[in-house]
Amino acid sequence: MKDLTAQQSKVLNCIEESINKTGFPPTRAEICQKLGFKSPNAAESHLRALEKKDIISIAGGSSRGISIKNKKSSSGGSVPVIGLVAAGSATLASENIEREINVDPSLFSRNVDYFLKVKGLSMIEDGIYEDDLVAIHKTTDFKNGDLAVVRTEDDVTLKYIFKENHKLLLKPANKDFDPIHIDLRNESAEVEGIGVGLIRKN
Amino acid sequence: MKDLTAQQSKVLNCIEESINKTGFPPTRAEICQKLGFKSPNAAESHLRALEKKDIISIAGGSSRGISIKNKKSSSGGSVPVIGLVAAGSATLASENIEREINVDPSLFSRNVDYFLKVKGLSMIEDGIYEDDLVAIHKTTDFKNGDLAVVRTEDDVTLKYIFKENHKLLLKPANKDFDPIHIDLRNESAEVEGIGVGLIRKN
DNA sequence: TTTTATACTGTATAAATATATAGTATTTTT
DNA sequence: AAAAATACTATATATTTATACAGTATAAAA
Repeated sequence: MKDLTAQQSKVLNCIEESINKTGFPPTRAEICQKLGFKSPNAAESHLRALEKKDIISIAGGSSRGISIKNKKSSSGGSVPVIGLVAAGSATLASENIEREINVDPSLFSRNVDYFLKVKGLSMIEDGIYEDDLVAIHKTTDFKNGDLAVVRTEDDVTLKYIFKENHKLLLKPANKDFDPIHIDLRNESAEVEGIGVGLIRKN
Repeated sequence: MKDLTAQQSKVLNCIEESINKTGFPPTRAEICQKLGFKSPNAAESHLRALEKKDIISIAGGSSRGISIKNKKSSSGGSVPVIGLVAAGSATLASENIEREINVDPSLFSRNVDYFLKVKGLSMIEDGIYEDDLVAIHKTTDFKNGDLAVVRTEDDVTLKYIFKENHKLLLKPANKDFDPIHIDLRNESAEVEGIGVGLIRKN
């Protein structure tokens, strides 16, 4: 993006201030008054410059027709989205991060460390669909029945977890899928985190 | 707060939509055009009524000088959560706001104006559960099959919407629930927004 | 060096817009 | 039963506002 000149920044500021304070954008005359210009064309040409730089858009033939483009809401924490994770790789390794989304990590009951993008339909009967983002709180603790991210020897999977002595049961929510039984004496499996919420984009 | 009349709600909606879509409030003429009035005074008097009820404020002697009152300043993506809405009350009226959550409004495909807290099980077969927060983009536009927030004469409901001429079909995603058929010649119904995403807290 | 962008003043005007006034009719409140 | 609020149409107009045109001057880019 091209840089703005000092004056253009002032004008942009003036627009933002107006929207913030009054709820609507300023007129050319108001910009002039605020910035001490004596000709409406001073404001006009700055607006056209800002438009050319794609900072604002100007609706032709309508009063106060200024809107600020691609204003990013600078909110709190950004949380990574993790897609498919290959066995043996660290879940939160940078190459697994699809992107970051701007969500308050305390939005859910427990702090969210990352979102796991769901693959497959194994949890569909409990309203977890493909491409849903499941909010994961990193922990190795869990209660029976928790929705857990489990790293097995050859996979990372999201299932309901039940543990009894040396037996681990990973239970899907889809009758077409079989539960996974793991005998911890023969195989290893680690809980990476538990699901504390979900975000779906339509 | 006094309740708004159906027409006043429509006008308020129209203002919100304009700000949402264009970035600035509508003129009297634009309100008339959108709502089918033939006299600018129709819009004017509704605006004055809304002003009297302290819903909006009108800046005298300036174009598009409408601003919606007690609206949280767009500080870093805080989005209101709306619970049950009584018929006849404005959805985004402050008494309907359960709380605000800190989410980037642009997290979803379209801008999110509020989250609707789901009551009941009518959409459960499509993975929308009770107490889920459905992200709503305020608009009156929709396509057949959209998940829509619809204000009927005595209810506000979240269903799949289908329109054919004067017939409106509101279709749940639960075989225990019956679809709602509305004949727009006899009954009124307005689309308040469409669902663009979902947040679930476990 | 010529063009282009920046940064304005000053004047003018068509079009957009708010807003008042005069009506009519219905519903709601007092 | 009267007053007030709602819900408009219709017309008019002063004012606001965008926007074009004519200049002047300086700095940056081609």
